[in-house]
Amino acid sequence: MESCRPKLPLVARPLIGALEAERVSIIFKSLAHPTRLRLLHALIRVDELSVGDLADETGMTVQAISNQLQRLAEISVVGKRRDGLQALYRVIDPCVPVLLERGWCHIDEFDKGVDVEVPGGLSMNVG
Amino acid sequence: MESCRPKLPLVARPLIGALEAERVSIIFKSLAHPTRLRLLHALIRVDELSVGDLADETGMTVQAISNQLQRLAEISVVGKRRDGLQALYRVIDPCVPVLLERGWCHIDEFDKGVDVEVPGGLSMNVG
DNA sequence: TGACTATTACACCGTATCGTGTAATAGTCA
DNA sequence: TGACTATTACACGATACGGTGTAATAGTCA
Repeated sequence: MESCRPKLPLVARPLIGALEAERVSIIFKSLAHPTRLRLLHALIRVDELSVGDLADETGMTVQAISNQLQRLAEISVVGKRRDGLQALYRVIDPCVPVLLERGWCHIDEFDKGVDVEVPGGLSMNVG
Repeated sequence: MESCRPKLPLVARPLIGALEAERVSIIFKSLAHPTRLRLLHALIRVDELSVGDLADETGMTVQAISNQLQRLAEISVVGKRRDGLQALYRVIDPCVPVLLERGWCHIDEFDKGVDVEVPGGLSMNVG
């Protein structure tokens, strides 16, 4: 269940090939949209939710939710289970919470302030 | 410069708002394309490269590279520096290497076959 | 069984993205 | 200065994505 630990540091790996990059990009695509981020966070927070629940939480239509969940299920980011009338979804990809947490902290850092544009050289964040 | 450490666990945070999600999604978008992944990995590996170098390494046209670098620079993922004829780029966002490493391990896991989940009958990968 | 609810399938359209090609710009060196 | 190289600006066309609406499906309960 846990896992999602780096195997080799990036610098030790040969340049990522086109095919590998294609595959890695898939997991990032799943996180590259606000709606999906919100769905995933909601699912991570409470572990399991129905399409209707998610629609309520996010204020979107069930079709939109269902569409996105379907995309996420296709790539095995979320899993589905039926309980009576409802279809319950949950996050099954252990990397996703880790990535979301890291990605989120990115804007936390940014909000903490600072962000200096260096005139002559690199633009950079100074913490 | 380092940082990129989670501040609060995801479950402890209130559901991410639309605006926050929009902002978080930006960093993931930068990683959600094979070309950009390859550029970023190349830059992380050797620290600093020109547009031409990157074109050589990836086998793409300089225009395509330049376009992508521009996108990455707009959101401060990469920084730019001139050295004579060349424009040298490097990754300046400390979260990006972390995220790439984590995302990459995702397919490593998958390749290893593993990934068993869930008593309740969720969909699962079995290698 | 039949009314009802929750979810999904599917087509549609507006929009964003990506790579390319052409032209322009910035910088180097003789 | 002028030939040359590296990079960028910009517009174009193809493609993929996202949300909506309508219709269909799966399941529940009286």
